[in-house]
Amino acid sequence: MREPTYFILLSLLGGRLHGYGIAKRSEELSDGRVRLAAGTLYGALDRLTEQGVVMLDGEEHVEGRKRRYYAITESGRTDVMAEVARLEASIAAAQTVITSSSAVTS
Amino acid sequence: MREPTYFILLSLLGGRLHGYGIAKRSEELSDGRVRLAAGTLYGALDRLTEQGVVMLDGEEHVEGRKRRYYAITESGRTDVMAEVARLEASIAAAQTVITSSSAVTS
DNA sequence: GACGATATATCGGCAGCCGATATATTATCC
DNA sequence: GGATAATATATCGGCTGCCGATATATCGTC
Repeated sequence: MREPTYFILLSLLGGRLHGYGIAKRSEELSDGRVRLAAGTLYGALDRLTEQGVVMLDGEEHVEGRKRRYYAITESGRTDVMAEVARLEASIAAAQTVITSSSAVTS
Repeated sequence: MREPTYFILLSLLGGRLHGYGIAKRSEELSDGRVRLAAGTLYGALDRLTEQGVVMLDGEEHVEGRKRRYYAITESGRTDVMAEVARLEASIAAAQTVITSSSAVTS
């Protein structure tokens, strides 16, 4: 799973959001690092919907603007959790290498 | 940075290795999860060499088989460390969401 | 009227990974 | 002797996913 997708799912863990809301939430969660490009965001939402990772959860019109809400599915929850575990394993691998190599190298 | 690239650099943090050795080391570091496909491995090594992230560090012939050794550069070290920090930030973001949403949702 | 924020949609290009295929040597098993 | 697996590298085509650009539309601010 790539970072943009990861933050989209992470954003939805807190409850349903519309596309633009997801982008804002992702930026917030990443301290401004992850800024989802439009093509990335809407492309990902279509893809993830088709995969059953997220689902469309209502459309609204607020102040003349259309909003499409999305919610994460159970399958999606499982996926993010697996991804978190993978990230943790990746960090653990780094710690293994760094501790042992710094002892040898220096 | 994608996972295969990450594990290639991680493998080299412990010292120079040849391509196949990198693949074995990555598998080891990831408890068997990351198994670098040949196309990924040698493609990445060429790319990373061109980018100055790794460098060719000698060729040997051991028991009739050619071995091309690679070493990580300072630039490469900086990159992996930045990547570790990014992974940590991603996990921190997940923790933020999970703790607050589980308090709200339940 | 111009600009920025809100909001979605689409398209073309690019990077990186993957599977398949190829080649060559050595060791093991039948 | 022949098949298979491990060691070791190389290349190619296809796919996925991201990104920048472009487009459209509304609202508020300057």
